[in-house]
Amino acid sequence: MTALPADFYARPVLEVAPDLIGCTVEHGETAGVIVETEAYHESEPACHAYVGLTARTETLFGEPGRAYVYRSYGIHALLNAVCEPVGVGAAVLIRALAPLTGTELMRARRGLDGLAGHAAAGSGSLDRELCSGPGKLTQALGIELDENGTSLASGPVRIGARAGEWREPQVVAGSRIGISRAVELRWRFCATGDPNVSRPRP
DNA sequence: CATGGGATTGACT
DNA sequence: GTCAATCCCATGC
Repeated sequence: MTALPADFYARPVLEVAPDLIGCTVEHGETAGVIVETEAYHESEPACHAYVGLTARTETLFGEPGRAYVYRSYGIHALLNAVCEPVGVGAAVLIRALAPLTGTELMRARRGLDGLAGHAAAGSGSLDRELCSGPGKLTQALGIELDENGTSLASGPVRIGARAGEWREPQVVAGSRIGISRAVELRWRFCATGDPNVSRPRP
């Protein structure tokens, strides 16, 4: 896998977010293709960086091309790619993946291994429960809070360029999910028709 | 120092 | 459709 260089992320977050659709996320023995992202920028109130530089947002304002991982609702770890130059708080939330490798391990981490007995007809439909949400994919890949701030080019979590069938994905924009402010911005990007995109589908 | 609110998910009515 | 689980940290006293 060819990891994306830091300058890929040192651009406007609204360019990076759709460009990440079709790229590959890899962590240990598990990997998947990004099929859904959302952009966040310090200029709008849904972004954590809106409040300015704090202990929580330090990573967001730091070097582009690093992972911003935080805990949501006390339960889930959410994975973001930090964008734009140092000093600008912006990131792309990785919301869903198409599972690529290590699906057995993903099933085990997600607590779905017991259902594999449905096998023949069911394995394909089970796969779409593995990474079809921002909290689900970090659980499936085993990404934890201590990976906050690590490099997406050379760290434990790596993002690679588009390849093969994902060279020219069709991308559709929609409204971001699960936020209460700046809901009018259509800063959510999904691979058209992919079954791993979380609900509601645009 | 106490409080409240999430960039969610899964279970239940 | 509703609702609780559960932790980090920003904010306010």
